[in-house]
Amino acid sequence: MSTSTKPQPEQEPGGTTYTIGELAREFDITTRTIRFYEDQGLLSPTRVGSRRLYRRRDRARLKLILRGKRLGFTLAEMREAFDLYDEAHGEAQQLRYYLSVLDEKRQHLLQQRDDLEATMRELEQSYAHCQQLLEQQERERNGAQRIAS
Amino acid sequence: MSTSTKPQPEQEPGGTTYTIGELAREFDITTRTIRFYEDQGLLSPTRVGSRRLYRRRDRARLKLILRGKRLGFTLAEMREAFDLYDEAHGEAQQLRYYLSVLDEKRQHLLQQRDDLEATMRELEQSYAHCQQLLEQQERERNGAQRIAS
DNA sequence: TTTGCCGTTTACGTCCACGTCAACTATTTT
DNA sequence: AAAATAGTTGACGTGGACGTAAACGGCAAA
Repeated sequence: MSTSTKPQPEQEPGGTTYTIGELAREFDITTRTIRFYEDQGLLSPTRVGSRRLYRRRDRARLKLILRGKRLGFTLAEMREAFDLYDEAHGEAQQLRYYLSVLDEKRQHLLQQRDDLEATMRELEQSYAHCQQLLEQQERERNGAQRIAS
Repeated sequence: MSTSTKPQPEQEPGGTTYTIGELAREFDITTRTIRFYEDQGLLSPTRVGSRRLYRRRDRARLKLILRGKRLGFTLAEMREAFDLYDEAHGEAQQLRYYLSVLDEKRQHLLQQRDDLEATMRELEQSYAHCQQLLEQQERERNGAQRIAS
């Protein structure tokens, strides 16, 4: 039967593309995770037959998603942000709203930066204190050794 | 019956203390949340009868917990960190392990700082671009007005 | 005394972010 | 032809971080 489906021949009409497995390996996540992100409306790869095909844009979004996760954003939050970004290329109303949302995010990030710096300071303190204790112990051991000899 | 339970009279034997409700209000969380943290081994307030009594130390820990949460640490992680901190006042073995853990955390925070700065930069870019679009629209509106008049 | 108000434990429910099969298809390798 | 490899869609399970009653105790003001 002369099936008209020609899955392979098209040699990437424009730019680099990726399979789901490639992306999974590159970012050290499972394919399940990537499909889940699509389910939640965060990714929308094109299809070649039934297979998903990811372009540079999709890969960039995935990067953003993972970074967002490391910063504690929820998938829903990021979905909103992406949707806004995509639809904010016109009416002033939309643009103004988008600006306000960006400002919120900025506040969030500023708070987080403070948290991060405070935590970093305390961590360094603990570190230094811990080292002091160790050095003191070493000195005590040395002292004991000198006495014993 | 002369019950020997004297819940109130002891006027705070040392330093400030807090009830669970006070802390909940102060940090804008529910009492359920605070009890949950205790369940997970993150807090261990003393008791007056059956009531929980929180001291400055407990309050400080709660602050740490909430900050940790904002930075994406899990409760289990923080529990471990606290346990380590509490028990790392002796053997060199423990101290060395503690140092290594602190180093891990530091790596985490550094990664997060990079993520944060990158996100902040992109956010500012979006912000600026968005403002440009708005200003351009204003100019267009003004132009149209001048023509119409 | 009764009515709030704050506190307690126990237990089940929920939302999020996936993990884990299962059953199937399509291609490539042996 | 058989096996290995990569992909697909369900559907159910899970762990973390609480929410949400339910049922009770203790105390202070009305």
